[in-house]
Amino acid sequence: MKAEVTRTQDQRRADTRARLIDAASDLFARKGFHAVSAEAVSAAADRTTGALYNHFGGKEGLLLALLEVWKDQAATDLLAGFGEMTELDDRLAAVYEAITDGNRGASWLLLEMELWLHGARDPHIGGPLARRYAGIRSLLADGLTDWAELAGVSLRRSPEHTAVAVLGVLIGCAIQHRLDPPAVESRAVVESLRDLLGL
Amino acid sequence: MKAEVTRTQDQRRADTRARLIDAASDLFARKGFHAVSAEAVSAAADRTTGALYNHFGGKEGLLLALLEVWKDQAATDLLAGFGEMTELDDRLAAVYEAITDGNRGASWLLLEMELWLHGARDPHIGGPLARRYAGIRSLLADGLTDWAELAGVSLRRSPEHTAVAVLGVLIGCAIQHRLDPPAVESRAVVESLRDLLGL
DNA sequence: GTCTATAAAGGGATAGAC
DNA sequence: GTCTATCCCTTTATAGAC
Repeated sequence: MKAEVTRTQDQRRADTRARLIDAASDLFARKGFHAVSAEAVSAAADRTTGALYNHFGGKEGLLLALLEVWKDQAATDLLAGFGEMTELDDRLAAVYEAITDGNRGASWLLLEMELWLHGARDPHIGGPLARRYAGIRSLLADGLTDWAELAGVSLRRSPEHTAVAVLGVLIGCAIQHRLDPPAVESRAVVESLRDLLGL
Repeated sequence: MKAEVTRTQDQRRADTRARLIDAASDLFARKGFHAVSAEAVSAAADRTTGALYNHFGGKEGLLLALLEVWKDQAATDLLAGFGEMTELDDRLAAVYEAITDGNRGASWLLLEMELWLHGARDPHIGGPLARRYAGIRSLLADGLTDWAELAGVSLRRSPEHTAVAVLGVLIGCAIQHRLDPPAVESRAVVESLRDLLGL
């Protein structure tokens, strides 16, 4: 009996936690951390501020928890498209479009930059965030190494340096794209990425 | 007499305006727009909120005015190093270091991203900001065209597309650099930029 | 564990004095 | 034109009920 009750309570708790983090992702991305009140997040999650404070101790704690979830999830999300295609151009285009296309990509980029801005100002956020970027680059470097071997191509620089540049182009072009979509053609971005790989 | 009095008043007014914008640049970059109160900006400028409201109508107006100043100034600032060097590597390195090095570069990047985030959410900011980026790219494209002609090199893509990619790498690498400096070596960035130019 | 109610603080904006 | 004083609203955080 006790085990069952406990499990149910745990589930409820986990559900509330997930709801709050989910609502926070959405609102922080759309309006920004400081522009969103703890109450607004709670309401969007169909809970109250009491629950938020019980779980995270405050808005700041919620942001930190959000980052931890984001850290594990989004890195693989971003690179999911990379493994699914066969042609290199398709792979590169898939990754770029994951950042720029539709609502999903748009809010991804917004939340990414929102977190970056907080990380750049506050080491508590910056530390985990830096590890997150290192993780993405590591996955990317591995993917590039595998690809280079299979394709019989040698990278122009170390996989790590190449990953920095590739990620840089992706982020930097997505940033420009968001303000002025026609100015940043997808094809041009893919061609630039090819340059970095030495093709 | 009247002319002199008017000029003095105009000077006072211009001085207050400049002080407020200056203080706002600094504080918005360091702490973020929403985290800074109108009173904090006024105090840092040795003025009061009354003056701020008289000049800009509010905090939002101050942000907009800041963007207009930023728009004209920072674009040329950024590319100033580009024209001063003779070697291409030095030129590229100078531009990258202008974004990453020291306090000046650090706060440049922070304010840039702060403005971008507002621009991505609010068309009132996004419009002018998009024009600002277009202006930077245009200057960059011209510089690259001139350079290619002088150096007897032909760019791999149109100057416009090349400028998008170059600016993308610069911003994208600077973003990574800020969180984790050792992970983004200046030399690797310069070499990546060379790739994009077709060298 | 979550909600309701509320205390305490801070911020944006304005009116009127100078 | 700028400052002082102040109003009103929003927000954070907590205390106690269920």
